[in-house]
Amino acid sequence: MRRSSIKDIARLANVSHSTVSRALSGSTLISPETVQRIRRIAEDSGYRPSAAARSLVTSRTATIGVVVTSIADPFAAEVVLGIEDAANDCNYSVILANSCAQPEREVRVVRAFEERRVDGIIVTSSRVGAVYVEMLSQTRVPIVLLNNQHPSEVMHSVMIDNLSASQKATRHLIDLGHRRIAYVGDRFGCQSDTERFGGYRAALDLAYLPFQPEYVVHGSGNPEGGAAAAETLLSLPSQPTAIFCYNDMTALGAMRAIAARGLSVPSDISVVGFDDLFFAQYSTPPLTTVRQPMREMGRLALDTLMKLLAEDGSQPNIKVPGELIVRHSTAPPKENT
Amino acid sequence: MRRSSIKDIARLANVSHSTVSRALSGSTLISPETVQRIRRIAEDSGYRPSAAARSLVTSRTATIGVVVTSIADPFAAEVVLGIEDAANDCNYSVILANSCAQPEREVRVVRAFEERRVDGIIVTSSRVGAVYVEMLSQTRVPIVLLNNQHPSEVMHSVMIDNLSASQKATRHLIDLGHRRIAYVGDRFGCQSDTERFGGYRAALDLAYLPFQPEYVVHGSGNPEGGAAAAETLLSLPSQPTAIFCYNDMTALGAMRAIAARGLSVPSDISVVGFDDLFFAQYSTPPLTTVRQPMREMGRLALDTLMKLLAEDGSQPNIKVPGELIVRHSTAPPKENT
DNA sequence: CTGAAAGCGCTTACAG
DNA sequence: CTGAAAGCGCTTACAG
Repeated sequence: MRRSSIKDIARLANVSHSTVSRALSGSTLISPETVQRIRRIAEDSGYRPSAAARSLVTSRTATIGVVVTSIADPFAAEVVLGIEDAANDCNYSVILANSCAQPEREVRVVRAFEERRVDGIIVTSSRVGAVYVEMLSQTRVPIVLLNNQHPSEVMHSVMIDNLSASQKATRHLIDLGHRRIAYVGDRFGCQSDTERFGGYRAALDLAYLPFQPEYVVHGSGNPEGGAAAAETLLSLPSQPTAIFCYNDMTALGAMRAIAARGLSVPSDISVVGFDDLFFAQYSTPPLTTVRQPMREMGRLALDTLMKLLAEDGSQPNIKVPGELIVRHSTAPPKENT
Repeated sequence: MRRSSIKDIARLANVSHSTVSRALSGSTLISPETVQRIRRIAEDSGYRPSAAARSLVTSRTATIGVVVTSIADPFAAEVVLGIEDAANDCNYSVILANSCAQPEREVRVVRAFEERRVDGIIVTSSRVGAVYVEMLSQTRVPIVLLNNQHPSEVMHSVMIDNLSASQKATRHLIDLGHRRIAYVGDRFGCQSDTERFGGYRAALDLAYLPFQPEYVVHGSGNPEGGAAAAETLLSLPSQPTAIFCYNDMTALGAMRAIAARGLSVPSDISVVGFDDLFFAQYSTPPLTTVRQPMREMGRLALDTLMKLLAEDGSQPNIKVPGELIVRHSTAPPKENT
């Protein structure tokens, strides 16, 4: 059974298909009664305009492409929820693609986006670099990068304010009385790691605390990396009394490693994360962390895209503040340390 | 700058656009040399066929619509990853929509899917009922339900085998020596809850253990509900020594409530979850649970859809077995209880 | 206010 | 093997 087209409605209403088109799109040219009548008929026959046919002539698809490394990453999922939510408000649809950090797959994604003529693209926390962004930009559609690791001057972006958020988190530990504070970063070379490290250092400097290179270890953004990094720190002759982690996943691994050593968080060692993923409040102990407003950032990315599509001169780079959430993984250091 | 069309390529290659179309689609009618030449030109000029134009004539879009309640739900995210992964293999794109369990939004989603002429639809763990499924079925495209709460006879589905998985989980507790085993369900009226409860009862019956209604409490699928339910159970004159929970979220809340009472898991009370979400291995203690192969189920749902599209008579209802993952939240009951 | 016509970018019988 | 023609379902100047 074929879906009914504008012509079927035209026949039913005894008008031309042009009139139907106008009536349905709310043109003021058509007499109100005719509009009413046509709308009724269209409604009754369950008519749905073909997006494909429309976009063929308007050359807009009301579709945006969203690339994430993996939607199973809770950060990405929250962001995508925000994006889709906002897109829904503007009657846009989102085509979701996982790059899985595989170059071949990324190429296919771009191709698919091009063939589907998406009106814009949002890339979330891509770890792949300038090459990919370059490739995306060849689609000639507006692109918004969200927490991208390789910001490009030409691209628009929404990013968490890593520096000030990390500084706040480190400052929290300093205020509690910690002096030996470690930083467990992500893999080398990713910008947000550099920035978060920068905030950590800035807080240390402002408190006139010495920077000790042995207190800076690199993880890999996941619990395993965090655990390994924490073990390195715990083997130090002079253990840190607090660890600021690149993200919650890292912190989770660090807490596990600490517990495995028979030490306790926060009485022996304080731990701070970054992101405020869902499980942060359910870890043992509940994790003190920096909250990224993930959904709002997703919304913001979509709004930026919409402004770009409306040729509205929009701010090219938006920085979003993080919020320190103090839970129970941080406490003053022990007296005798 | 307009994207180049098939006509542009035709001009460049000195052939008709029909020939370009055939060459690009791999028609055997065209001479190999011509195909080569045209492909080269198309490649060089970065030509991308318009999916919209193509689907207008073929009346297929190579697009599937996926509805989830919320992509921020880790279960849905894993499933969607599996779906998109499999879709990518067949050159299909997925349009993602969050229903947010809001009826108005669901209506809009169906509408969007209809206008975009998706070739098929996958609905994941919808809590909304028969009405919605009915509405979806009016799109006249194949639909696959994944862990849907209101299975419809006419629909195809992939579901976890709730009954046998729950029976296995309960049996595990019985084998450990537990006799007073509670079940914390989801809200009333959802099918998977009924089935999981069924598995629990079946295991009890098989072991000749008495069924005690006061040991069955309802949560709401999230930690808050699990915590409240656990508190109810802990206030019972004769506390259960083990709790089987509808899902991991519920178990998380239950464990928190148990800890809040100063009791310990598993030495005082054993807890079992369902799903094996990421955090299950990172809870304290790591959670014994039933693993649902979420990604594989997503893949399976897409494969089922593809078979349906190929008019291949496919099995209408697929049941996937769950796997019991024993971690550290279960142990034999205390001697003296 | 309404209609006839052209055209968006493809695919695919129909001829040759 | 290749081309001219029709048509998919819309929108939108152009006439009236």
